[in-house]
Amino acid sequence: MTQQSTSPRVDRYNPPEVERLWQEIWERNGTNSWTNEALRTAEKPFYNLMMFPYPSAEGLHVGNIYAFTGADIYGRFQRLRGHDVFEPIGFDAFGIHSENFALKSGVHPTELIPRNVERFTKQLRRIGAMYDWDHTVDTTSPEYYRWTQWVFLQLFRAKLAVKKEAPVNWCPSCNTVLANEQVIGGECERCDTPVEMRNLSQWFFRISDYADRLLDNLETLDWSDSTKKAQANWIGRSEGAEIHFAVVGTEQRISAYTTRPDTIFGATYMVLAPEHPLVDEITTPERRGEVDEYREQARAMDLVSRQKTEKEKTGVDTGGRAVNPATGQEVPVWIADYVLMGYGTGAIMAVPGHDERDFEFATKFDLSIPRVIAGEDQDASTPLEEAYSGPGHLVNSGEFDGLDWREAKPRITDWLAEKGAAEPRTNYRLHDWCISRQRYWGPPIPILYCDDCGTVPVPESELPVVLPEIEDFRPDASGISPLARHEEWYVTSCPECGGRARRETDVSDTFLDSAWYFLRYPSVGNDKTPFDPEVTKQWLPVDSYIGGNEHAVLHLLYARFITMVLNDLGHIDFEEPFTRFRAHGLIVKDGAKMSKSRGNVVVPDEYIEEFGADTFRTYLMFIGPYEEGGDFRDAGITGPYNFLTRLWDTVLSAEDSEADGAVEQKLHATIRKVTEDMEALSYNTAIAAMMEYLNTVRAGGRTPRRGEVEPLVPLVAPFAPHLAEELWSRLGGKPSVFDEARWPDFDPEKATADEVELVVQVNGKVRAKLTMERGVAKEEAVAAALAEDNVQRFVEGKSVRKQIFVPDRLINLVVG
RNA sequence: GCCUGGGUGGUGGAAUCGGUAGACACAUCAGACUUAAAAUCUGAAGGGCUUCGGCCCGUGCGGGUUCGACUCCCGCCCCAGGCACCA
Repeated sequence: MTQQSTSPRVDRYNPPEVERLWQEIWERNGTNSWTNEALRTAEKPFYNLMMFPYPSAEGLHVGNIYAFTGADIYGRFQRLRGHDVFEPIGFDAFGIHSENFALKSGVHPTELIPRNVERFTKQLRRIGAMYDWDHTVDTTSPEYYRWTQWVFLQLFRAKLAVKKEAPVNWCPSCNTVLANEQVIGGECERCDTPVEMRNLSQWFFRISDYADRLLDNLETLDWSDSTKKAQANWIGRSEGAEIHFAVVGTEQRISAYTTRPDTIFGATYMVLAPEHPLVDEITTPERRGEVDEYREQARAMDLVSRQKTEKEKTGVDTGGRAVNPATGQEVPVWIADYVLMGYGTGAIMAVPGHDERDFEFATKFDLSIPRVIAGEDQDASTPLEEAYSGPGHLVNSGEFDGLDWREAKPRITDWLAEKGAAEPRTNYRLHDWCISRQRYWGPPIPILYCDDCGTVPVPESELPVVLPEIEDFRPDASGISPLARHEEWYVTSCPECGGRARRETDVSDTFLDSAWYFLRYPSVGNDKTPFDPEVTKQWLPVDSYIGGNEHAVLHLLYARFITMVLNDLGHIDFEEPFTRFRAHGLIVKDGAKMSKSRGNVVVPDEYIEEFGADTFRTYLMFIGPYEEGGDFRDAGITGPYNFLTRLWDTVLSAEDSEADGAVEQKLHATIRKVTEDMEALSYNTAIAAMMEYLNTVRAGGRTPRRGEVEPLVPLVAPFAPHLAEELWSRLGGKPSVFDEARWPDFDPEKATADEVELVVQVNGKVRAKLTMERGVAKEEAVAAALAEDNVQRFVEGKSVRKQIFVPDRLINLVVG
């Protein structure tokens, strides 16, 4: 069991030895592992989750360790407070990241990933996190992605997974689809070939159907404000109207979405996206050549450079004309690439007087720019030097003149609606989630195409659709998806008619793997179902989730979406997966983000080797506020190292007696401070408070007493778990400290000192400090203040006009 | 351009329901121990002035509110991250 060390002489703190010993004991005793049975019956479950890592070939970097340590500390804190804490970890190993690395290094991902996972596991054990290694997940294992495919099928059945055409970045040299991040300055990052836009038929999840719920639920979540705001912006709900313009000479009409129906009288032209389906029909013969040429140019441009704001506006007149339903006037219809097919209706009513982009366009092409809104000190004829988008009242707007713009929005929408020319509409910036990847390293999408039956889902009983191990996984000139080159894999029979069928050869997005992994952890090992209903009910939703803010939008939004869908389909009984989320900060080096190209990457292993995991953990948390991150400096690590060493010496050399009165007061104040700070993730100040207390205990070389130092063991345990175990054991405790010790309580009476230092100010400047009894009355305090020589100097010969008294804090005498 | 954070000693950072600015730590300096050094322990320290009692200045810049502002309000500058022609 534990080692017995009752030797009177205190041995030196030896982190590697202590840490090795306790990691062995934890492992042997299953200190941090749950059996499936125990998971079912836990009394005070607390699900402590951290974002699982992508197991890179470089191993854990300081950023990972920082994130995991902060989360682990919180879990250990909750455990000491009496919760049954489940803290799992896993590996997010599919995706373009792994695949690109494999392509570069020439090692197959099926070989690379297990190797990386092994290295990560070793490092994660070394830092002393209390992971339940019996409940771990690897997204690339068939036992896991079988259920990822199952999730896809649930969405497919609910008609929330649909196949449709969408534009993608296409490199004509690599013959592959590129993510937006892989397009650098309009060129392929790998071969520098100019990237084109292509339309491909792909699978989408209809997340936009959930936009309102995803937005409205945010209010109920205990999440960092910045994260909630980022999600709200991403969803981008906007209220407005869809207004219909009749096309002259046809039965067609063009619908445009606008948030400014109040400016309809100023809509002097329309603009369609180059891809808009009506372009062909409305283009007049004499404009045809120019229009076609422009559309060709727009198509050749990649998605990224197409959406550059600073680019000068371009466009051509189609020759077509439409009727402004408010004014009855004919307006020209143009096409321009500043209008995007992907938002609204792909067509806009241009109001150059009150929209910056339209103003720029109208100026360049000499279109008329009337004013229809007048702000303060403006009227109907005030010239427009630039687009005016501020508040005001309507002008040049017929019967609506003089109306406030806010009131005008619904009024004009109603008025147009009566004429059948408009309806109110809400729009979202959020797009449907494209989950198809024309790549190799991901779970195959479990769909078959049968010549007779059409699109057929793979029966759940036949899952997983195993990703075949192929050597030529590199996307090359032969086709779209690497799997599409393997007939022996994709040719199969239809489960419905038995006829010949072809498998879907695209794989799914990595974000799908991570959109449900937290549901799997407690049910790992169950091969009947993705998540056991009973266990899931016991542990979910997640009590605390900690991760990087770079996932504030995509991962967290997708996870919420999938959870909502599974809730709607009756698989789970909650619709929000993470009750509390906190984003941790970023560790930088020399003021810059760590990166290989900068050469400022800190390799944690050496520090852990030299100082131990406990010191490294404590140091990382001491750098700065956990939610803000900080600057890694080698020199700073000796602070926490000295602290832990002193703590070791102090605890082990304490004399066996109760706490001294004055020290006891400080002890209770420290417990209070540390407890509050832990809950708020203010780890840096919690550590500082413990350091300060230790300094008090040792002040002037006094001999510490057992009652003074014993409570420090559980307090420091979340940061330095190995050291705490060893001290706890040497003080006679049974292992583990995390099960046998309790987080100490503080007595509010004892936590406050009997004497207070009262600051005396004269006209707001500090002139003296008085030590007085707590709760001293104003009169007595003022009298004492006036008796001070240095106060007298500034009061003498003047009259005291006002006495400000803040009990137990300060006196301010206003003289003049 | 928009949205988040943030700007405090030589350095990382404390203190924001307005009430002693600089806790804690690093680096620095001095002392103790040592033949010496390292380690350890003790102490000093925002800047300037000082008759050694203290005084003045000081939280990115400029205004304001207040008895009192790092904290609140208005207007700027700078840094980091995210979004970006979303009509």
